[in-house]
Amino acid sequence: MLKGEVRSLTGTHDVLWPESERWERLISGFAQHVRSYGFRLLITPVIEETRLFSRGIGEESDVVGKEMYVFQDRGGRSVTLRPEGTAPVVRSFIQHRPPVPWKVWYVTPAFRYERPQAGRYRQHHQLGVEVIGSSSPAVDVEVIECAVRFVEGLGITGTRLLLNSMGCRDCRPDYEEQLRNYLAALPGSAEAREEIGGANALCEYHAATYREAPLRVLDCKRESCRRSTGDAPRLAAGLCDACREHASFVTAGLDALGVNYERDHRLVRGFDYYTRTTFEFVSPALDAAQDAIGGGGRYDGLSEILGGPAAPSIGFGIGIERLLLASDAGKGAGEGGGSDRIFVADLTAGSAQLTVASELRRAGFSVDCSFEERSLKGLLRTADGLGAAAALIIGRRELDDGTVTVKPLRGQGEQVTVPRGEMVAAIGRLVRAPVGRDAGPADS
RNA sequence: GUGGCCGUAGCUCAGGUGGUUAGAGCGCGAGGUUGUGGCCCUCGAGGUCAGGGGUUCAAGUCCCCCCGGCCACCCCA
Repeated sequence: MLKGEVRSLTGTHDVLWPESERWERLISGFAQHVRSYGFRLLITPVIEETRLFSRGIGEESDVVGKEMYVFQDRGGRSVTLRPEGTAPVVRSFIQHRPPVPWKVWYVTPAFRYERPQAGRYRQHHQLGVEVIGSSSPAVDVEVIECAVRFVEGLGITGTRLLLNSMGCRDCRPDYEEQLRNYLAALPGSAEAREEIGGANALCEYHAATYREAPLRVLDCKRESCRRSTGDAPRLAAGLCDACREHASFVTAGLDALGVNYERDHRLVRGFDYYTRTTFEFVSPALDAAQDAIGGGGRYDGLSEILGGPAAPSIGFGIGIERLLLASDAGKGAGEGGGSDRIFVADLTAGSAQLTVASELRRAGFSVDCSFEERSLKGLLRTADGLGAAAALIIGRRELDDGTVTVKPLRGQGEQVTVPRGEMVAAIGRLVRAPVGRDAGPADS
């Protein structure tokens, strides 16, 4: 590295080809997939007022408490780079009041100030969908199925769907109180832990925080907390009738669609806004520490928390980096080269190549020019390295005769020199028929 | 934020206990063909050994700091 060389910040990365080609395929595949579920693309700013997240995600959450990229802009406002995708969508909904149910999808970077490691970055990227303005459990089923089918389609094996219900504003406080009391009464927790210690103690962190966030204890991976909550009252048992009905509609719906899931009574997601249905995808392909490739859930109260109208909603987000880490999707990227790629070898590095390239591009080919004056040998080497299907040679002779020489680089075929006017046809005979402008993916 | 491991050409890496001009493979460029790729051969460019400070006659090699990467904790995507 050169002295004083500028480089990307810790935990942020450039994605170069061929890796970027995997991203391209993943994102366009997602766009196509969610389109079949009726979602429309929503683009929102990556930067928002800090209170959008502090209020929405919850002041006590780890994300808000210690992981947000918060700073003051020149006008003295506190602004934050989005740590997740949902809150901005709800903000947008409140601001524009589109008709409900509002079904949107997004692809966005997300920022969290953490110590990076594989599958965990300060800037990562998420694909997601949200359905704003419906409390129907049928929406839950549709959203979950949408996520499941997408992940399945990538051929990732062994991925599990974990499912739980977090209750609602009516029943969850009661349950939390129950759990808090249970934890307080444990021989090893809080007050008593010094005298007794060991056996049933909560881990140090949760012993200190369980009063504020009792649910998080369920999610703790430490043996001590695991043991201590083994017989604790379960969320499912504390649900009110409405939540219970909602949950059973969801599971019945998933059953009917043949979607496999596992109930996980410990699944408690990191944002405070979740209600009722929550779910997460975990993959064994990612090593234990960061095994979640995506997740989501219902957030029926978020709109109101943010000062908007009642708008019960649900959505999910999937981490692109983790998805790519867990899958072989697109692994072969970059191997094939371009079957419609043409390299224009202009021995004079002149402007003739530009007019030729322009014509070929209009005919649908993918074209590279040779900008430096080099030997034909060197140019052909470059053409070969790019995986070009053919090279178009323009030297002194061609320039004088008004011709071009077409040299196939792959497969059979003879090199021919033809008048400029027959260039496209000549290439068309040697190389795969070009995809014309109007023959691309339909946009209907 | 805490702890552990690591950092040599664009990439992957060699460089026992400190000792002269720091190496290889791949990639890149030129040549072997007067205008013809892939395979092969030859030659070449490219490194203040991440950066800074210290110990020493002498540091890629030892010590400290710093930056970055990986791993664990925490938490999540």
